[in-house]
Amino acid sequence: MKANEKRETTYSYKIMQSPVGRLKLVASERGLAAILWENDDPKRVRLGTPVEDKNNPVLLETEQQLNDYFAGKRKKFSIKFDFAGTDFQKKVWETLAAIPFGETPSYGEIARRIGRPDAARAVGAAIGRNPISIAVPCHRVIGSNGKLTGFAGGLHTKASLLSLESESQTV
Amino acid sequence: MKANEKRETTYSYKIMQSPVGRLKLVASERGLAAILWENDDPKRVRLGTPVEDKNNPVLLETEQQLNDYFAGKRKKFSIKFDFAGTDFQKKVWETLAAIPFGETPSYGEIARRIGRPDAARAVGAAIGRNPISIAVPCHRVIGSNGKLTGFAGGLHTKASLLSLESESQTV
DNA sequence: ATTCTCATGTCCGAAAACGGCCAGCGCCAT
DNA sequence: ATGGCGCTGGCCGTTTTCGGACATGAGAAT
Repeated sequence: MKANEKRETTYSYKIMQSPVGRLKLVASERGLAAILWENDDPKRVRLGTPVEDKNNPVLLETEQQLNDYFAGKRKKFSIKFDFAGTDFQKKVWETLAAIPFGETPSYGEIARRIGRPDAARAVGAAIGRNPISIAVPCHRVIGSNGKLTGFAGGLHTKASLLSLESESQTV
Repeated sequence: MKANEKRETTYSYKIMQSPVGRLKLVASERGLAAILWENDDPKRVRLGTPVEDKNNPVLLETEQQLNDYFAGKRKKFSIKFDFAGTDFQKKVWETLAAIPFGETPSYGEIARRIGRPDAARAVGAAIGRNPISIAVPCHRVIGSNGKLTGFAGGLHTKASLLSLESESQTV
């Protein structure tokens, strides 16, 4: 047990069903902290031990927006995020959040946008730690060669989300 | 900047004069957190960046008891402590707090008291991190050979405190 | 007496490992 | 010539690992 390992924030969570599997929504007092797959790698995102709370307003709102998104009725999320990470990670995640629906930049492109043009690889690592899947659209980032390289929910899910978005867009 | 390095507790502090130099008293909402020398090694005890508050009741009470102590009118402190450390460290510090005025056990003796008879050295390290000097009497712990080995405020201060206590006792 | 060897919990700094990368090259089949 | 494929080397932040250093002391060997 290390001295610095505590994080006094208390987190609430709520499980929801979705077309891409059961999702775990997590919120702090400051906003939405995570959207995870239930069997997500536990050390990809660490938020202590959240307490179940099915009526948390932030979580309810998030659930609603996700449902709209999957129904093709929403292209942009408007929720307050509470990112817990290093400065670099936060910058990457905020840049992710600004990627418009339908756009699919590369990791290197994100690196350029945050002013660290050579940090493509580090960006990849940071994106791999993005706590808020879907709403912070890390699935829109692909390799510079156009290949889908990795995703917490599995590559088929990444493809599925992108497919959903490209269909909605042509409509 | 590491991700886990935050500690949400807010600390107040107050500076006071004493016969052994200027002291910095620090308190949380839960009690007294530290008594430090002003030029204490900053990485010996880390409590973020406390905010000055000269009227904090815990700090005022602490200051009063310290004044009484230096005047020879107090042999035991009664303040609620808020220890921030590992389980091992807390156990050591609580054991320190129970050492009666005038007694000078060895590091090994403390080790025995906490049930880890072979951890004398680890006890030394933990005592070196005792955040609450004087009131938690780490100065009373000496080498098994009777030598004074180390002290945050300097060895001469350690000697000075012990001298004060031995005089008061014989009176 | 002096010197050595352990046993012990925690922290710090350095070094290495580890990724959701990517541009530059050769190769080989169109 | 073109395009696809794979290897290579370098890039970068974070995490993990590891080796010491400590406010020690009992015991054995010298």
